[in-house]
Amino acid sequence: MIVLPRSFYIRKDVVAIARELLGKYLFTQFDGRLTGGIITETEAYEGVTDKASHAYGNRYTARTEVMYRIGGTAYVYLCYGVHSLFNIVTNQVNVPHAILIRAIHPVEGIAVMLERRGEKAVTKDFLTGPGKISKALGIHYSHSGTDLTQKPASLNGDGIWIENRGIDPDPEKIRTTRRIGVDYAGEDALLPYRFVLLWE
DNA sequence: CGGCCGATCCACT
DNA sequence: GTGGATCGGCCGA
Repeated sequence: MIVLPRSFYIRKDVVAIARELLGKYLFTQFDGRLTGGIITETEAYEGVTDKASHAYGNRYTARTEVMYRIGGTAYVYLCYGVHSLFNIVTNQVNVPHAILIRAIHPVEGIAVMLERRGEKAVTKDFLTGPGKISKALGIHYSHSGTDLTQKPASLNGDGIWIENRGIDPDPEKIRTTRRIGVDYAGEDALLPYRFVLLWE
């Protein structure tokens, strides 16, 4: 039950961190409602040199400014005008690395997550997809910039954080592939920066 | 200021 | 398998 500290996020190898996030627990608490699950799919975005990254070529705008902050900050943006996509900033200040969380296995606050999604029951693909995760966890693009190293001090405090609860995935259960939906990135679309933890 | 487009999802065929 | 939804961000004029 250890909240991941700053030291976890400020390391330089964003691809290694993306892989290590598999099996960690992502939690949110909003309006006194705790929700969360086990991270099962991630993608690394390697900053200024990565054509698939919003920060490619040092692009610095009102939206991407958050990517240049200290590791352990949330970067959330609106995709296709509908979906808030949740990312974790890594590395030091001014190195805009980020990791997209693409799937989790539901654990905590399942009734709340079902309500937010407008679903009646949990199916196999309930939280597979970055847009679905944000909707279920109550994450909105206005949460971009949230400090992920601070767990709320009380039961009615708001926050987003990640815990290590001792799961150490079997390497045999991890698949590595190219990233989804980034064909516009040319040869960088082929990089092996997506990690999937086979669950069940 | 106008126009294009997206790190997606879901309904429908 | 496919196409529409939907709107903020980004870029060029």
